[in-house]
This record gives sequence, C-alpha cells and structure tokens, in this order.
Amino acid sequence: MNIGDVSRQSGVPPKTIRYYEEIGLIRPNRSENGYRAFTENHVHKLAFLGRARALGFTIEDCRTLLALYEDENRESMQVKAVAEEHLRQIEEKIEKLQSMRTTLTDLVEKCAGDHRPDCPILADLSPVQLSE
Amino acid sequence: MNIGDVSRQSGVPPKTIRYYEEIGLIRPNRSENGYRAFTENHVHKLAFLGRARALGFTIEDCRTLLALYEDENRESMQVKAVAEEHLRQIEEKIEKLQSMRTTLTDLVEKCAGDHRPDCPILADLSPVQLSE
DNA sequence: ATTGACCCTCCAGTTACTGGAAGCCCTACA
DNA sequence: TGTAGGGCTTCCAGTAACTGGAGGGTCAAT
Repeated sequence: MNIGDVSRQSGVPPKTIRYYEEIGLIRPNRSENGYRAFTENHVHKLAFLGRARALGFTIEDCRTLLALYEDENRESMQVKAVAEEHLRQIEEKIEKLQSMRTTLTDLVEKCAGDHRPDCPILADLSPVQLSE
Repeated sequence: MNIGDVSRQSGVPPKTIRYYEEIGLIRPNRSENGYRAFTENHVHKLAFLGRARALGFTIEDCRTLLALYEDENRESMQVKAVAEEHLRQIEEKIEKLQSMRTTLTDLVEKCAGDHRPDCPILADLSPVQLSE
C-alpha cells in the first residue's frame, strides 16, 4: 500500500505519516521504486495514533501507548497511569483557561466598546492605576 | 536601569525581556558598556505584557494591545474586539479539552488498572474491534 | 588582583507538524 | 512515442514563545 491509501484509510495526512516514520513511530518497508510500502498493521497503528492524538496525548505518550498496545504482557495499570496523568494535565489546562475566561468575560463586559478611548481592559492590563 | 532590575520590577524574566526586544515589543537604549538601559516606562510596558500574556493573549495580540495602550486616540471598541476574539478562542479550547476530559474520565474509570493486559483504554484507541 | 554577580551575543532545542521546492515514477491517452 | 496528471520522494524552512547553555566582557568590593 502506498502512503496515499494509508492516509485515506487511517485519516492521518501523508506529511504526518512521514513525520511519524522519521521519529520512529512506524517503520514501513520500501518498494523497489523507493515508495513507502505499508501494511494493514500500519493502517491500524496510524488510526490508533490519530485517535490518541485527538485525545490530546503527546507524541511521547503515544509512543508509550503504542508499545503497550503491542505488548501482550502489558499490565492495564501501565496504560491507566499514562491516561490518568494526561487527564490531570488536561484538568489543569481547563482550570487555567477557565480562570482566564472569567477575567476576560468580566473585562469585556465592562468595556463600552465605543469610540471613546477609555477602556477597562487596558486599565486592567496596565500596572499604572489611574488616579482621581 | 539594568535588565535585572527591570526583570524584578516587572516580573518578566531577563531572557524574555531580551526576546521582546528582539521582536520589537520594547526598545531600550544602550549604556556605554553595552548594557540595555531601561526606563520606568519600560517596566510598565513589560508588566503590561506579562499580564496580557498571563491572560493568554498571543504576542501579536500583545503588540496590538500595546499599540492601543499607547495610542491616545484609540477607540475602546478596538480593544474590546481583540479581547472578544481571544475569549472566543479560549472558549473553543475549553470545549475541546472538556470533551477530551469526558472521554478520558470514562475510559480511566472503566480500566481495571491491575496486572492483567485487558484494557478498555487501548481498546478504545484501537481501530480493530475485539470480536466475541 | 581576584572573586562573584551582572551583563552581553550567539546557537540550539522545544512541540508536532505543515508548506513548498525540486525532482523522480507511473499510468493513461492521443 | 510523447506528454499530462497525479502521486511519490527528499530536504529545507517556518510555526509560537520562549528557554538553556556556552563563551566571554563588566563592575563593585575585597
């Protein structure tokens, strides 16, 4: 199978597939003409990677997960540990973003958004408090 | 003022301050010995940048906001537009992360996390469904 | 004269791709 | 047989916003 077919079947762009080969996530053979030669198994791995990436796992996480996926002697606690750590980080990010949102929503509400220069958003960002 | 002082007063690391100069966000003078020479105004700008960055604004947003901050003829709607667009993007990110969290929480709950290899997390990532 | 704390300028690395240039390969069609 | 197209290849550069480190001047105090 050529890279185009694999891309269509796995949903992973050709460029990304080449990149994944470069960093050693997959190791396709080569045809005589120099084209990458993929198998069904590669399609599965790429789909796996696509899904894992969509869930926000880093490439290094993916590497680990892929290894566990292929390891018949894995212990599910290993997988769970990776997922839990990732989940923690996602929750951290959510909290950070929510805190930003709270502040920004507040500032946006306060700002008149008209033709005058006075702006509570800039006032909030500015370290110099306008005195009265 | 040297970079160390400015860093302490603004909360922005020296490396970052140098970077901000490189990309043209601030333009300190130079002393005879080659050291950057900062003013109070630079401290204010850097604190402004630090706060804007903490709220998640991109550097390009910061450039715009800083220009508006210094423009006496600005209209608050310009500032508000930048903030609203940023807010939209934050909300998008939050939704994406929450969707990941939902899926991951579900998977993590389902996974036994013991010494056996069976793992719903890997099963979910895998495109090959285990047949019965 | 020397120490230690500053400061300077490069250069490289981070994350995970993505775009583009230059060029070979393969198939189909006139 | 020539050519047009689509697909494949490699390599280089760029993205965002820094951060770390090497190698080397500067300054104040001892």
